[in-house]
Amino acid sequence: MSSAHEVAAVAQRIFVERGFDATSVDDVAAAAGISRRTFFRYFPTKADVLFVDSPREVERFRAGLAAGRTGESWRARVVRAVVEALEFPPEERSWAFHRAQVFFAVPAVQAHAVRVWAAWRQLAVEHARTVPHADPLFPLAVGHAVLAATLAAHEHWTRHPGEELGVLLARMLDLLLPPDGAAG
Amino acid sequence: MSSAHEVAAVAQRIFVERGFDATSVDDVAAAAGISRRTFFRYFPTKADVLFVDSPREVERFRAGLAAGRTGESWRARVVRAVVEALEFPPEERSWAFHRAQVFFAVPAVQAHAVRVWAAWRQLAVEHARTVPHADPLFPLAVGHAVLAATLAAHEHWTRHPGEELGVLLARMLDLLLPPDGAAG
DNA sequence: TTCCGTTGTGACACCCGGTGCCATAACGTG
DNA sequence: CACGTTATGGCACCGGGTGTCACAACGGAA
Repeated sequence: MSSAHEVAAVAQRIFVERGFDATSVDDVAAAAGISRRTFFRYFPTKADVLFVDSPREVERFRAGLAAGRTGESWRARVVRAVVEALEFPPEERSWAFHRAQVFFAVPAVQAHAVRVWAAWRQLAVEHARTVPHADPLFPLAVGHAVLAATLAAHEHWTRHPGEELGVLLARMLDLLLPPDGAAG
Repeated sequence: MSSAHEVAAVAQRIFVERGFDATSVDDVAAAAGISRRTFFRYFPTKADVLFVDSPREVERFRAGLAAGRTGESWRARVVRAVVEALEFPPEERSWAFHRAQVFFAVPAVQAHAVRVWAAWRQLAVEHARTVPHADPLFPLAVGHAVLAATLAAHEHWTRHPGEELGVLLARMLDLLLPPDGAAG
């Protein structure tokens, strides 16, 4: 009764009930039946509880970028990779949604998300380097566009839970990814 | 000898010398000749020292957006407002550059910047709402594009100090701001 | 001058997130 | 059973941040 995921599940429930800031690590540890010290062995910081699945998502994003389809434009590939990486099975959707809610309700968590998602940016930058473009700033712009679109889509999602996250991600990326620029 | 700007100047010097994390608030307070408690009356958090001028920059951004020129496209207006807001007189350039360096060297500071720049995003979103566009996600996308471009330009700037921040901002915004979409 | 209210400052205690260190319990292996 | 490894817990500590109180500095009014 003490895998990282189980502790995270307990923690997230309390966060939603009582609020992130109003919940101390001791509270979570007590509720999960572990000691405070053990909590910090599972998660480097309190906010990291909300990002248990982050490594898996990053890996899916990386795999999605690598899995090219013939005739697929770089934009289409990035969009597909992001959407696939953030697709959740139905039973995880409410978890993902609660996580997004806490994101935008608690500035500290939102700030932490940026750190966690730096890996996304890096992968996107490396991918964009393979695309010929007139402006040398292009790869960095793609990296930040991926991050911004992910954040923006989640932000909109928290305010319109009925809409599909995947659709929102695709539309945001379509708005934010730089245009092609063989000559710029 | 204890205005907020004077304390900030002392703090920034120590941060650059010794590093942000390796410098405690007590160190800064002692160096500035004030007590720890007084420091926290000047600045809500340690990281806020780096953002003394933030309110002024936000105000300049707001004013820049409001000051429309006849025949100016919304994109041109946003670009001009951002560039003007982040233009520094020569004697402040090195301060701005050091601040940018600390940004990207210290995750905690980078995280804090996101919080501070939420005001920018909000202003940009409101401005974008006045622009007709087929996709209702457009205003939010503009807001995040402004933020992403600012971050990206600063990131590139820290690695290429010789280039002009204003030029980098304009180019990044050109890459990241969504295209027009009267029909989308 | 004295009295008084306001404001800025400092000192102290406290909470909480995070870490290093050490003791010990749990476990598989010989 | 004895052993080494690993997971866990307890403890002390650091640093950021806050609430509370005491006191000094200052200016105005009598």
